[in-house]
Amino acid sequence: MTEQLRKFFSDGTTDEIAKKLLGKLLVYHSTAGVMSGYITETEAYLGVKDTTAHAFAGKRTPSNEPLYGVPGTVYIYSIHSRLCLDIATQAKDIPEGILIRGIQPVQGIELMEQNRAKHGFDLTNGPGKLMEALDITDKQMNLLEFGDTKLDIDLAHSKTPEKIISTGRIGVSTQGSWSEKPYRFIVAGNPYVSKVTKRDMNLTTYGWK
DNA sequence: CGGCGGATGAACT
DNA sequence: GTTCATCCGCCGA
Repeated sequence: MTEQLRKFFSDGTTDEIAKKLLGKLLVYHSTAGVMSGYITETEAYLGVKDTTAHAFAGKRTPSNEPLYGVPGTVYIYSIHSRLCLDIATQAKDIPEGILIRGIQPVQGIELMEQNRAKHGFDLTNGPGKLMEALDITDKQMNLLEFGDTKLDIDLAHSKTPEKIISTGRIGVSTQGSWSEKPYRFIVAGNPYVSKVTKRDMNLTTYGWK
């Protein structure tokens, strides 16, 4: 991984990094071709003190080991028979991370439509959905770093959100105050975001400047 | 178009 | 056996 990327994933707090990640280009070099999309929705998980995080209270197992890796480590995990994509943030052994929950397709849209057998905003407006669209079906890239595997974050080709909205995180246990903390970040008006209503979509600008 | 419940499988206890 | 950082389709308005 480049020095610039490593710095990106360790400068500032994890919730700040999650916000900065909106609009950056996620790139996947699959054997079938290149697919990419602008990141539209993220969630920050703040490690050992965060009751909703996989590494809460220092929990460490083979599955969540990538969270303990260097900034920019790929963390793929399965949940309800789906896969989700995380990026480890902060220095090695600090188990914080960011879940990528939505992307707006840029390259390889036809490939994604084949992989998902869906089209339109349903293609990539959820963490499990975007993994199916990219056709990532196993955890082989775990512990590798963005830029050193088929996955990359392109900081140069990015868009700037007009407005960022923060909400509570989706699908986490409703017990405890951490579930209500505003650590989910979305590009306001972008249609490739989970649980967004048609009324809230801005189909002219998609929420970018 | 929003709310709700069932499917589903890996990982941990 | 239980627990999920999910998705989809059905149903009612």
